[in-house]
Amino acid sequence: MVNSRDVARAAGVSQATVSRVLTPGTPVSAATRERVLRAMATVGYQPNLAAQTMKTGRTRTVGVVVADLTNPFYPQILGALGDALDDAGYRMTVWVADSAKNDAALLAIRQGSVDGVVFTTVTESSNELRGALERQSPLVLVNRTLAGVACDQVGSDNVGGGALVADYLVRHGRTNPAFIGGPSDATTSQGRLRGFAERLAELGHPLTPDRILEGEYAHADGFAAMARALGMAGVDSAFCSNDLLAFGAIDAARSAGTMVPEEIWVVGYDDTEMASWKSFDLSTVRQDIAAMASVATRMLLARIDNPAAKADQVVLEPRLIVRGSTGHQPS
Amino acid sequence: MVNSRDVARAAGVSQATVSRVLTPGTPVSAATRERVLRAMATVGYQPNLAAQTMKTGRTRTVGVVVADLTNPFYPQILGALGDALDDAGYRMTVWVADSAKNDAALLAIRQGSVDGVVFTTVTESSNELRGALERQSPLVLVNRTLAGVACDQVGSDNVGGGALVADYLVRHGRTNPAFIGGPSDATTSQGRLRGFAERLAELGHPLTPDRILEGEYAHADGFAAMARALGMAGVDSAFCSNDLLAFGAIDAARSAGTMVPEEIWVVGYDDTEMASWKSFDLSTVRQDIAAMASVATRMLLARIDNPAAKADQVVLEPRLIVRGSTGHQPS
DNA sequence: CTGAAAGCGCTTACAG
DNA sequence: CTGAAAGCGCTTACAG
Repeated sequence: MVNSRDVARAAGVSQATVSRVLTPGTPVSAATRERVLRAMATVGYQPNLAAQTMKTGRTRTVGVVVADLTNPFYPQILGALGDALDDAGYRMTVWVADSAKNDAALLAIRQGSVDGVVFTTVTESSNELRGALERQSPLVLVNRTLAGVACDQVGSDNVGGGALVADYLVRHGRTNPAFIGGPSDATTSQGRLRGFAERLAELGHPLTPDRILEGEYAHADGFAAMARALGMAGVDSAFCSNDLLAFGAIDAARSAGTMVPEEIWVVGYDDTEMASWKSFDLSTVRQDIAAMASVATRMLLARIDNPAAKADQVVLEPRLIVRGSTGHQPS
Repeated sequence: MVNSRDVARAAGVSQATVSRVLTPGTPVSAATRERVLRAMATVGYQPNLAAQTMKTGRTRTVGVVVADLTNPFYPQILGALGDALDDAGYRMTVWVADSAKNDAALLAIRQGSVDGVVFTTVTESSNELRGALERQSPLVLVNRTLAGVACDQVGSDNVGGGALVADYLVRHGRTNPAFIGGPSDATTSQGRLRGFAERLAELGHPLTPDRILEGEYAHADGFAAMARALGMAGVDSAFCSNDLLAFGAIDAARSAGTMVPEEIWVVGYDDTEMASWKSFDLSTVRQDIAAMASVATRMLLARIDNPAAKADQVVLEPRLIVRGSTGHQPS
């Protein structure tokens, strides 16, 4: 591998001068710069990142932990984060989570292999997380957030989003909905359920416990839950706490010969790209995934520059998108 | 940040001894090891990766370039690669490709920020790729492969897969298929088309050029292509060169009120998880994604250890999976 | 088995 | 503006 000393020799300057040419804000004469750049090109020089990292303490790499990539929400947020980080000149190290990966990412900060981490999938405040925050490790929580934890976070108003759906269903006479939720430890699913149930109660149509169907955030769970819901008397609609569950729910209705939306309405959450596919044509609560990613990236890079700053929390407003799974009825 | 010198001080040994405790195969007395490990734990030591990288020349990080994450094939292969790399103790840096990212990954090898790269999405032999191969940069091509390029590759027999579909359709009297393909520069789509067309010709039902419909690898393109195919007289089936196109094609048929499979059969390629969802119930050619990922990982790690070894090429055999989109007719 | 020392390839005060 | 030198935190011959 060719190093800065080789370039220096080729250009007839000191190794330090080669380094200066690459460091903005250091003084180099135009003639020298020219000579060095030419030498770099002819010998095919690329600065060694590990060496730069040792001196500067910065890797210009950020870690991202995503859950299950079969949920289309995660590929989308991953793509958006990748774009935002790329624009900022950062690389992205990805952990595809089976639970244990959050800690692997935290460890990577301590090893200095990433400058900070974006978590999309935190379910609770672990000891490791608390320790990392005490150490002022740069990290930000996206999507799943943790109330009362002093940490940069960007989420959406899940409670408000759930309430939106309750309002909408009741306004259209769908007063007997089921809730099809994800894991009860997912803060997203919790919030959506709470907003939904509270608003239903306010509107005089409380959600009875038997109509709360929780499982994992997977297609099969949405399918199974809907199959059960269809067996309950009078259920006229289903609010699913993410799109993936809703796809499963629609599939279950279709398998059972139950018409969507004529016999049952289905509403999802996320507005992933697939929601607008004709096969699903899913009414859903939109989260602005690109905005989440760019806000998170901005937060994290700011925190890397200033680890002691006060934690910032951003809540994005969700919006109901009406499609065929609720008969295109205006919101 | 606490370093090995701090640990040495706490344990009353030299810094070199601390390092030896972490390096398998170096001699340390049990007592010393014990003392050092305890000191590490109390001071909370984690070895600095950049420093290790400088000495060893290894980052224990591998780059992966994926295309468009809205194609469910890529999240799946990314997840499988992540698992395989994790098992091998490697981190994974991801580039989500818009074309330019292949070169970014190649550059990362030269900068020493990754030990090697997995490309899932190469379309042709670029100058950069050729240069990287001359430099013996460790890289492996997965999924899209390049005939005649001396480079580790793992693909599937796309020509054979296309032929499988031709055999199957003709055997069931579907002798007038359309081909709905991805970008003509994708080696996957090329191979599948070639195998399909050649076998159709052999069977006496040549594929006329007007029934070859190519676009990008996106849902919307599958949709548009199927819409056109439905306007052609006598088309009784569609072979889509990946599942995503097939989902779009099924959606288009559904929108047009054309029954799948009664009026038109649809076959995809990949066997992504979604293919088995009830909404699609898609007959498709299975690629063993997990096998591709683990073979690719094994190849890449071997190449990192021995950059001068002869290039290896693995071709996995595809298999037709029959589902409802072809009426569950046995293959 | 253990320590002292060199060196990986950079960045950045410190002189001049 | 430029060079000589120190040092980031490790690994690994080289002695003992």
